[in-house]
Amino acid sequence: MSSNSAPRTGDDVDLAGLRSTRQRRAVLRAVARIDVFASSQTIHESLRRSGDHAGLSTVYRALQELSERGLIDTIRSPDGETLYRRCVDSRHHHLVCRRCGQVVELPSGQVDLWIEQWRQATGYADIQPVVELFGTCPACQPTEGA
Amino acid sequence: MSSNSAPRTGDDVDLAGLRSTRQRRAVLRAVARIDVFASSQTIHESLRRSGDHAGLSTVYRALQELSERGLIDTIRSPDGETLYRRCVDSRHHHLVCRRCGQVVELPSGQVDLWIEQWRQATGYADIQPVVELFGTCPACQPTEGA
DNA sequence: GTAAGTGCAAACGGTTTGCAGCCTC
DNA sequence: GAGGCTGCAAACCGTTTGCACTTAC
Repeated sequence: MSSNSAPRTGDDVDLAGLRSTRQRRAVLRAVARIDVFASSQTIHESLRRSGDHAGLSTVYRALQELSERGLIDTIRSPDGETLYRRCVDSRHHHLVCRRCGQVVELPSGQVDLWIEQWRQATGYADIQPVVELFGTCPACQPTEGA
Repeated sequence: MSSNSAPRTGDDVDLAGLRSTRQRRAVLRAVARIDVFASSQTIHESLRRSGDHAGLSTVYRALQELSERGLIDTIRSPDGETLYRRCVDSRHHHLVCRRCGQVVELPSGQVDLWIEQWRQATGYADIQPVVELFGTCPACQPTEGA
């Protein structure tokens, strides 16, 4: 990893065991370009617009594989869609604007600490940090006057 | 407890404007009976088993309406299903066993405090507490020896 | 050369909806 | 009696899968 890994611009990334195909590279590039959380379909569409067409199922598969390998981030929107975004930092949580998808990263230390407390208090194992907050970012808020 | 409201055993509850139909009463009763988070389909099945049959879409509609009115609680499971449970206390969060659905209520004060901090720090409005933790409860954990 | 990856189309599973008949208020 | 409510079946929508073909290694 420390030898030939270029920065993650989306093209010459180490795919963690996956074959480097045109489609996967394109997906990674698209995700790198969009910097809000986007659905598989949105990403698929973005690919088509940039001329890098890939089949919808391929996009679904690629996004899943890439997120499994930690190359991209995943969350679930309140209405059940899976959203993806370029991975900024491994373990962290998000505050996502429900309208534009804009993201604020929450300091992970605090969340983890907090989950750890509950793990100890309750005996629950393998607690998944489903701590994703959806709100309306300042830019998307209706003006007070209206 | 105050005037004429009986305990929420599921039968003579004020439906907050909704007509009191056999089906809605049955749904409420089922939810009162099950005390873990259950899916609409599970609740529909539970109704059938108790002899209170109601159409699946009616159950979906009833659960939605009841949760909108705050009579029952809702969360989303990690795989996108909507889960319902009798409402214990208005604003609170949960730690749910991914296997048996068993729930630990998280002290809401702490979560709210925490969300409030982020609201102030980020300017995001209307932050929804999607703080639902899914883990494996002690009873469902594989024994260490195995 | 061969196993992994792709793309289409069809299946899937949870949920929603249109509509004719029913029942609560 | 009128409008809300119900139930069926069909539509929906995001996602997954089977399978023949292609491609990276």
